[in-house]
Amino acid sequence: MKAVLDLQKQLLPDVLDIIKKRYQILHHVMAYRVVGRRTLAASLHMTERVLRAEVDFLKEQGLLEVESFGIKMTPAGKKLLDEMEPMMKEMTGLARYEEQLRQRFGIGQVIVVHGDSDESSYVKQELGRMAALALRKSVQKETVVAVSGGSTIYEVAQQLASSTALKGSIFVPARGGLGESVEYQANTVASVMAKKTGGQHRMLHVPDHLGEEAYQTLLQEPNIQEVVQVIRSARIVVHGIGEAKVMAKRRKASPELVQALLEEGALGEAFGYYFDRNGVVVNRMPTVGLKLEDLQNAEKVIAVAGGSSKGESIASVLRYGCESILVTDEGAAKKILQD
Amino acid sequence: MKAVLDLQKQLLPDVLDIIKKRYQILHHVMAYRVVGRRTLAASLHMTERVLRAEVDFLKEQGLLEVESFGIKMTPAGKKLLDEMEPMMKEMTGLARYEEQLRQRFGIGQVIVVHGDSDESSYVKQELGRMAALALRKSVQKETVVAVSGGSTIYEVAQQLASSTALKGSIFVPARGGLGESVEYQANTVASVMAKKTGGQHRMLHVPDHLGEEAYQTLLQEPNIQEVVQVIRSARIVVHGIGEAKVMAKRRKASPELVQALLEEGALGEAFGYYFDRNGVVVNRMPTVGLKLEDLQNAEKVIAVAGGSSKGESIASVLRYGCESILVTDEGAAKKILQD
DNA sequence: TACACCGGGACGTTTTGAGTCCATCGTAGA
DNA sequence: TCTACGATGGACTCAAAACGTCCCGGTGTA
Repeated sequence: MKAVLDLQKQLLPDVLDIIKKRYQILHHVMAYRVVGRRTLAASLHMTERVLRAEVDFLKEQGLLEVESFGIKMTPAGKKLLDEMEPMMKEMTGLARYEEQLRQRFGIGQVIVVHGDSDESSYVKQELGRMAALALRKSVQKETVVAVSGGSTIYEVAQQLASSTALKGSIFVPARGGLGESVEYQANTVASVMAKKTGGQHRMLHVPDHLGEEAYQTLLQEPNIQEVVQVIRSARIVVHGIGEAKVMAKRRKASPELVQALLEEGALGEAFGYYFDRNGVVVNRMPTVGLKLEDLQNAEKVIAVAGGSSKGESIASVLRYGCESILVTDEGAAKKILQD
Repeated sequence: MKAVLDLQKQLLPDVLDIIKKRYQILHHVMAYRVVGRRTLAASLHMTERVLRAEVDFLKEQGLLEVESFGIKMTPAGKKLLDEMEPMMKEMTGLARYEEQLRQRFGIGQVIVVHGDSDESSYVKQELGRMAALALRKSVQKETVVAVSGGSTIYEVAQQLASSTALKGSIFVPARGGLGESVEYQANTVASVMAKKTGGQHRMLHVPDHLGEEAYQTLLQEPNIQEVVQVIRSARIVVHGIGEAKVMAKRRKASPELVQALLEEGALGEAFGYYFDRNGVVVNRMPTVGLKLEDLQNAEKVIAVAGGSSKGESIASVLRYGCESILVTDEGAAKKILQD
């Protein structure tokens, strides 16, 4: 059943919304037994007119009966309602996760896709696809988009396609070298995005593991400074979320640093900042680029991360509370919400 | 899967059409590999504009790619197409039956519902529901509707609901007493329909098994004549189809008559007329009301009958060739088409 | 008997959908 | 290298559907 619904959602995305709406109408009528049009409209938060159109339709379908004293169910309607229940559970399952996440962390929009990135690579693709869609909808003409690195965001880049609005965008890495492998570096991701969309991109070349002195010298470079300025003016930020321990090790942090991170309770990581379970920043990678306070000025901050193993990490970053849009998967959503 | 689709069809009837259309677009693009908008529109019998809207949508969904040299598939689109195939077979199965029946017998509209009336009484309800819908759509203000008897048409009456157009209608039995049980008599059906819709009805009281003399006397009765005149002016005729042998026996025909019918090759029966396998009328019940030639003047003739056991009978009546709309079920459709 | 609430009809406004035409761009072929 | 063709994408117009809103006649109930 899930397969059918997923396929349909691709070819007719609002099928779910319409069916849900009509199901709710039937459900309410069932609860009231007999109810007037206006009462029903108020209780469903609809205007009278649209409810009326829906009721007329359901009457045509023989599911509702409309008499002079009100609206009530037909036997066929009752039967349909019974048969729909398992399907609706299935259909609204993800919607419920989305709503709960939205409420708990105060995020503007949450998108949850089926499955678990830990278990199937297809889910990560889907994650990328939905994030790419969200990005496309967020972007306006000539927007600066700052992106982090990581395999998930790389997948977002892969799923991007050109669109009129995106063509004028400028893609930049959110922060300088964070010790990722080349393929998943923020620089690479930004350039792939620019290529896929027909937009522009700027690179930020900051080698890893630089001595303090060389580092300060580099910062004085005019073209570095210029790029950093562009980055910090980003109106849209797209970033992944990593597990603090995994990220620290991958970046070849010293054992002392890893130890320190763990003692500080670091759980999640996003563009070089480490967060603890309360969403407090406990550490950060020594590099240049987007600063945490710049997020306040950004129009939209889009987090993309999935997989049940990342649940706690995602939650820690969400608690910091700067996200506008979260794209995640069922596995992570379950994990996040069960604590 | 079938269950999900059936439920959806009740809450969103044109979901099938839209999905089919979009699937076809993908399919064509796949076949062409790369194709221009106009070429594609012509090949799909669409106007350029609507195709364009669809292509834009499919592009947004990441299923098609639009470049300056034409339209082509994305990997995601190919994948979707593969996964859709079994679903489309399922979805278009009934549609194919409908089309084949339409072609073979030259009927204006054919509706085939899932299942087999012989096996499940639910299918007969569904048959009634679809026929009621077709009737509602056919009727205009103050239409005379002539109906036959039988359990199927009785079900149609049960499924009717009031609508503005139907309120002005006049329901009449197509022909006088045909020896059905009271519940399923045409008179009863007409009165139920009138009650359900808020319309009017006229009765035609002609007792069964009347002697020739009494019969002729009855015909002279002014009010009988008046009702007959109304009947013969019917603009819409709704009738069932029976198996000749079964009907003859149910009506307590003499063994000689049954024998004669069989020898004449009677297969199907509709409102008192018996048809052989070539659609030729071989016999008729001795009563008054609608005559066969009146069907020519009727605007719409709606036949409702299902069940694989009735397949041959239905085919024999269809061959006579007076139907505008046929409502049947999967079981009967298969049987009819396999000969 | 009076009142409150019901469905249905009507009307003006707004939004969406569809038909048509044209500008621009890229590619292929001469 | 230039030209011509066919591609997309944008713009404009008109029609139709959707919607918000108000009112009317009827009906059940207090």
